[in-house]
Amino acid sequence: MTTASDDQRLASWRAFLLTYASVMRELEREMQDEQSLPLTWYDILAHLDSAPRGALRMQELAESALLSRSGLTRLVDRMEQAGLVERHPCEEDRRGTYAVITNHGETTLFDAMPGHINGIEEHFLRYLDLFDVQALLRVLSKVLDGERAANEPQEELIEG
Amino acid sequence: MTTASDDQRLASWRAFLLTYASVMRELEREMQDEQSLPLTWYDILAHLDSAPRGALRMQELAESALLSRSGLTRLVDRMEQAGLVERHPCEEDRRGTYAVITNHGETTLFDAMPGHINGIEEHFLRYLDLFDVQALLRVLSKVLDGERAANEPQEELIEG
DNA sequence: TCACAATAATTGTCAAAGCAATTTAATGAT
DNA sequence: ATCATTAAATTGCTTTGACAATTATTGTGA
Repeated sequence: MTTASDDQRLASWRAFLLTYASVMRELEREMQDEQSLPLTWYDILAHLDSAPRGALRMQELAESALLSRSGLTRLVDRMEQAGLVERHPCEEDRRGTYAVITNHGETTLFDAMPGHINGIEEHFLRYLDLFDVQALLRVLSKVLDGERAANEPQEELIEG
Repeated sequence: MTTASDDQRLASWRAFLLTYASVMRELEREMQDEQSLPLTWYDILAHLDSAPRGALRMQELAESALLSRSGLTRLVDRMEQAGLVERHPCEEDRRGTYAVITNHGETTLFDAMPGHINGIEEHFLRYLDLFDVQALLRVLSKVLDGERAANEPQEELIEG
């Protein structure tokens, strides 16, 4: 009956949820108030911008932005209308489409970046020193790696 | 130009978001598949169940479930239709309404609880040892306390 | 090579949640 | 006492995103 440490374990999950909700609420509120880029849009632009040639397949982009394919289709529709991204047919597989960041998209991203980073700093990082950050990275990486392994049931042995 | 450690700091935020999305997606999927109970419903039931008399004002419930008031109104509509909660007019303030958990709501909660806790174990806690858990608690508490202090600009001196 | 499965993306339809406006009740000011 | 302000909850409307079905293309087995 390790009830005390079990409680601690569940408490850490609860703290995780609370932290997420609390910080996200603030970030979203600020975004709303400052009429800046929706967080999802920022995320898409950031992903595209750091990809080679500023382009990613819809598939890949959906995965990295943690969105369903249909969700991404709609999101890219809106962002395309706003002139932030373009669709580009994929030469080597005519079913495929690239989402590509436009100049306007890059400008928008760079304009939004300081405020965005500032918000994260203000509501999250500001409370953490280097030691905390490293502890957090270490712990969360364990979870992420574990989950990734669990969700990719690949054999890995059949490789070149 | 402490670029390296700045990168680490932002990476820890990114890891935080990724972990949340990844774990929550799994928990929601499982809860839906195994209990056919959305996670938000579970959350509402859990909050009500641990409140005195199984009842909370809509206001309070919205805050603890981190939902907008209108969002909660609709959610409680649905849960009321499913027989999991009831609305109860508030005697001392006739504008107010209590959301109250029903017997069926309690049964549903207790049925879902083991699976839910198991899911948290399976997708999150399982990767962490006691040291990790304590580190996580320590770090997240800093953020939570900091944000709480920032959002409660109370004087605290005018008491008693 | 020709049917047939698998894949990339999109579309139809629906559910969930937010903001702004509304209703009803309580509180405060004059 | 009356009227304006504030508060609790709801409703109208809209946005967002998910799932399932669809379309177009690619790969595969007989």
